[in-house]
Amino acid sequence: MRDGRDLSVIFERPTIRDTFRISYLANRLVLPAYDDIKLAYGLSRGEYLLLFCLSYIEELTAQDVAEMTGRPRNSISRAVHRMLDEGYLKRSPDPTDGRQALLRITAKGERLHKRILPLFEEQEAKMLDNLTSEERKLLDSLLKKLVLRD
Amino acid sequence: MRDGRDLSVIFERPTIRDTFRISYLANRLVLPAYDDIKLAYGLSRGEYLLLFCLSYIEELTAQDVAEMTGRPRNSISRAVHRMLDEGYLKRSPDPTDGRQALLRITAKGERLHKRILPLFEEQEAKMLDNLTSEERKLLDSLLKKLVLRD
DNA sequence: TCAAACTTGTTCCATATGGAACAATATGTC
DNA sequence: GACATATTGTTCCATATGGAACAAGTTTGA
Repeated sequence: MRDGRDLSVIFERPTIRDTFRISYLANRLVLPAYDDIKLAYGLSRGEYLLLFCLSYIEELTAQDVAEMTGRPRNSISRAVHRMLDEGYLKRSPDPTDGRQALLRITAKGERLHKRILPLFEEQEAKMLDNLTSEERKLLDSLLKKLVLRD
Repeated sequence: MRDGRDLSVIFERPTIRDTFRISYLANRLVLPAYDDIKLAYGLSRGEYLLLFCLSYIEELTAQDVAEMTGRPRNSISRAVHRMLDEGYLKRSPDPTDGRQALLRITAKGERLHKRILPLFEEQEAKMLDNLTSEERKLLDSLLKKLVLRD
């Protein structure tokens, strides 16, 4: 920053403050964590998101993951192939619908996820570290309302 | 979504919920707005961010904008050139530091920004529309704490 | 005062990205 | 049952993206 000027006034803009702040948080805090895991484990964002989703929900289609994460289907498709090749996921045809396939995480995938998760946990802790536990609960419930809105 | 399964349970994951939710909001709500303005006005994300920052703070360097928005310097540099060519910005050398240049928005840039802003305002209103005004104030103050944390 | 270290803005480049079109399958409608 | 419509996963491709190296200028500190 030049001189002593305080650039953070941008966060006080009268309109679309929240949009800007959310975007900033994603750019400044969340996305760099993906860079770290790419460096350390070679996983792209989509690839990590697959692990993330399938480590919590046993069985999903590629389309499910696309919806859950807000990413385009072709990015997920690419990621699925990569993860299948690496043995982090397995895939079986859906007997009830020939178009789609059911994805599951493998034991190897679980292990990878267990190694990566702490990195994000640390990152999130850092992000939240100037909120009280009361404020964290509030933030959590407000964000939940936002993501569930549709 | 397949059958009647509720994919939104992913938002209830025990850890890094907030990281995931913020990321989701950016992917699902904020970034698509950039697609709209690219379609309608031909501006990329970086280009719009320049308008956004300079419509609120009169004079900034490219580096300032990079810091304010969390985007890399080369993206901003590209955007500056484009916006100069189009006449949305003007640039003057900083007399006190030969490395940097001072950016300002032109009247043409202002007009463009005035046309684009409502699009984001509408988007933000939609995002927040299931929060009470009390909740919006809370969210606003919590996000502010997060973005100011460093 | 001068070299080392740093900062700004830029270019280059390899890779990520996501829209569009597509084939295969499923659903809906008549 | 058959034709139109929709959905899933995929490939293709043009563009966006951001790291790294760089030149020009500035600061530091011995």
